[in-house]
Amino acid sequence: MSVRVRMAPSPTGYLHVGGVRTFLFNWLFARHEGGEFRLRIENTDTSREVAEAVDQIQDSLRWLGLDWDGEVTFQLDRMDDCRRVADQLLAEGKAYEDEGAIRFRMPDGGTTGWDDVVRGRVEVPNETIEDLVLVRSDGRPTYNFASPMEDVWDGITHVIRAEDHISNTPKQINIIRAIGAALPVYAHVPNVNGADGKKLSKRHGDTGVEEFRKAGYLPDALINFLALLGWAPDGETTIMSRDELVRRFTLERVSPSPAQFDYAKLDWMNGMYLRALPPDDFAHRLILWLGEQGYAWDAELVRKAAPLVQEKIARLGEFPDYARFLFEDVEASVDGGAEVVAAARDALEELEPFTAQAIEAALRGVVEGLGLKPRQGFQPIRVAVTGSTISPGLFESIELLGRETTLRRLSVAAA
RNA sequence: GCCCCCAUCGACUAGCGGUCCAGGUCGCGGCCCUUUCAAGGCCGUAGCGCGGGUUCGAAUCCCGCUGGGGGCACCA
Repeated sequence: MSVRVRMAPSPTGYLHVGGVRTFLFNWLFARHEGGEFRLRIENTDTSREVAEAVDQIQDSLRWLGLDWDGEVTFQLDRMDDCRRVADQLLAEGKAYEDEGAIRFRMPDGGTTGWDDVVRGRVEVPNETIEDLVLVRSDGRPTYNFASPMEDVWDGITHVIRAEDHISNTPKQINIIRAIGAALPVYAHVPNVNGADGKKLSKRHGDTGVEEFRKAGYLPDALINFLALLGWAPDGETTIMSRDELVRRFTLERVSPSPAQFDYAKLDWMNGMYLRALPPDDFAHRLILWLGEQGYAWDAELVRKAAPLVQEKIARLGEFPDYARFLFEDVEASVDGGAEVVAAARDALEELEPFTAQAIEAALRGVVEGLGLKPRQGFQPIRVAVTGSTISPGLFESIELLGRETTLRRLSVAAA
């Protein structure tokens, strides 16, 4: 039998990385099994719906490369079907009216249980489950009714969701049983926590997918990092391509315990991905990213500057601080060493050709001539030319900057 | 309060009774390289929450405790 899973975001806000990790596990499972992966928007709470959220969610998923099969479906479209089922349950005495709403009659004694793929057997005493509202007094079905109904109608074989749904599961199981349908397999994956050990949410700052895109993370790196939150193929492998992830993913190896989101490790991993990019590809992504972020910097110059920073940055968002001096005027800043700066200016004035190699030879001559150590000699020049104590390679930077601008900055600093 | 889930280095994890005086990765510290910052190389730091069992043998199985988390809406 073929596998079919779904991701079911509610359009109440933007997609955040905790949710993405859960969707990723669904996606990896579906692709690994050669099954289907559906996108269903759970919008039964019209009052909390945010207008652009549906588009935003799809944009984020596309950016991440989590492609879904078939058309996007909306829970609200099944309102009438839900009502029909509710009426039937009413007629059968399995539900009852309560102040205009329809409530489901939960079993009295015993327990409701299931074999969770990541947690093993889970049992809940039925007396602790209250009769839940299936249909609100205004006629709209509730999430805990519509969701399992849609799972049944769509032929969902595996419900893979985060652990905060564990307490909903026995309710949904009883509803599915009441209509005589087959139960899906359940897998409750662990939550993703913030640094405070609490479930990741808006309160933890920039956890929306769009924020990661803005910061300059690569989708593949984010996916690789997220896959390792609660899952590992073995104890050794950390960097894995999408294909490898798909090939090796199994639900059985998903851990039941929550994982903490660690930006330091993400940054390291993103740096690995950035450095592994072919230089042209790296430059291309940099140009696209700068465009998205509203920088009007010359693409050709960015292309030339890209190799100078490729192994220095962990996020594309670090590029502007490294390379701003190539595109904008810098604050005239002096870090002592007026003498070496002046000598550097003189040495570069007539230098031919004006290439990194020649520049390096010339400046090394200047520094040695003054009896300075490389570190002492080059730093004032760096500060004069780039406006910062941290920069890409000095000689390549000067070549890119060009003679005219370089001489002007050196003159200002030497004055 | 009630129900449920979880528990290996600071973090992510490997480990499914002996091959573990616990391995990998990030972080952190040191050294090397070096024009800054990175990158890279080498070395190091640090952990099985506690108490009972079971067993010849327990990080691994069972029970309790403690600690953490999630859920208890006409929200999803």
